Amino acid sequence: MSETIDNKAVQQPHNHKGCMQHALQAAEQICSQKGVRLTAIRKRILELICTSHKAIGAYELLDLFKLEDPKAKPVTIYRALDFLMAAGLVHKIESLNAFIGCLQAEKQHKSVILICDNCKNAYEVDATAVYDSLFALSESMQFKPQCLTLELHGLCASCR
Amino acid sequence: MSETIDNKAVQQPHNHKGCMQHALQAAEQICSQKGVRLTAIRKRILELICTSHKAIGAYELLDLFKLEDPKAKPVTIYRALDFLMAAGLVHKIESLNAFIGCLQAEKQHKSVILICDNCKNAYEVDATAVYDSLFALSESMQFKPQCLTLELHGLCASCR
DNA sequence: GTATTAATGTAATATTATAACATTTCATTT
DNA sequence: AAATGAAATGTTATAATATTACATTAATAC
Ligand SMILES: [Zn+2]
Ligand SMILES: [Zn+2]
Ligand SMILES: [Zn+2]
Ligand SMILES: [Zn+2]
Repeated sequence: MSETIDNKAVQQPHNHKGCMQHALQAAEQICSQKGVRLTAIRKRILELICTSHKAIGAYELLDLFKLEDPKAKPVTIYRALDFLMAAGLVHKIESLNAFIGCLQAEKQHKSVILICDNCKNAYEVDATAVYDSLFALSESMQFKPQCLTLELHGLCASCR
Repeated sequence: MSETIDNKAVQQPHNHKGCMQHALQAAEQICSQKGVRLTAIRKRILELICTSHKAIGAYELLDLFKLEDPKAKPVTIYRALDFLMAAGLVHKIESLNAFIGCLQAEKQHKSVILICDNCKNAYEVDATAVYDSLFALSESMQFKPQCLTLELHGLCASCR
């Protein structure tokens, strides 16, 4: 398995092939560990998502996928997305109705998604401190936290 | 203007009329301050949203609004929602595609929305510490933050 | 009162997502 | 290897969410 990818490094211009390879290798390993099947369709959808760090919509994915399988339907994409999300390989950005590949699916991670509204890149970065603060708050409210949506829009270092 | 509403108190069983009144009074005041018009439609949509602390979808609102104006169309609702959100009177919960009334629109506030997946109530609670942590993180990434989506699903004190 | 701007009416359509059921593929057991 | 059962995919249809475009009406400014 390739090395862990560094949050900060990946946001600079970088050799993106490494990101793709890392994501796909992690996917194979995770699916095999979990005893679930990374089928050809699922793998291809993951590849398409990981082509860039820009969030991509389900119907954009469908258009791309159709180039290879012209009779593909929306449900094909959504099923693959559901699988990939359940496996932690892909995250949905709720505020965009779009999807990104996870660059650290092999690790437990507590992250925020930083979304640049200019260049449209979306990166997950570690936000352990934020989670700690949030869980302390939950505790004080006697709220039992289960699923967090944490998306910060703004301008990235390159675009600000 | 009525008193400020306390985050914690409102999550207990409470006299909800106070919430409604507070929201509507704040709305009048805020709109008048901003020099924008809280028209009958907009006010009514706000009332419908503030009927409970459960997030409500645009088409649910449309169904309710149609009881009074049977020829109302989706765009009527979305326009009112856009106005109310711009005025800070209503927030969209991205992870639900649904809307809640803001109980503290008159104040600057940095809040997280706690959403109970059982009873469906959604409350904004102050999360200044969370924001501080997040902004420190942004800073360290040279990311210029602009708009945060912060929604925590789980089980509220009553439902856990 | 007329001009200008803001709000609403009306129709159509775009975008995102799921349901229902048939068929095929894969893995397991025999 | 054939039979079985479960998972994945194919296929059709539709549900749910949201926006565009343009006409009309209402409010405000002059
Ligand atoms: Zn990359
Ligand atoms: Zn950028
Ligand atoms: Zn209340
Ligand atoms: Zn609850």
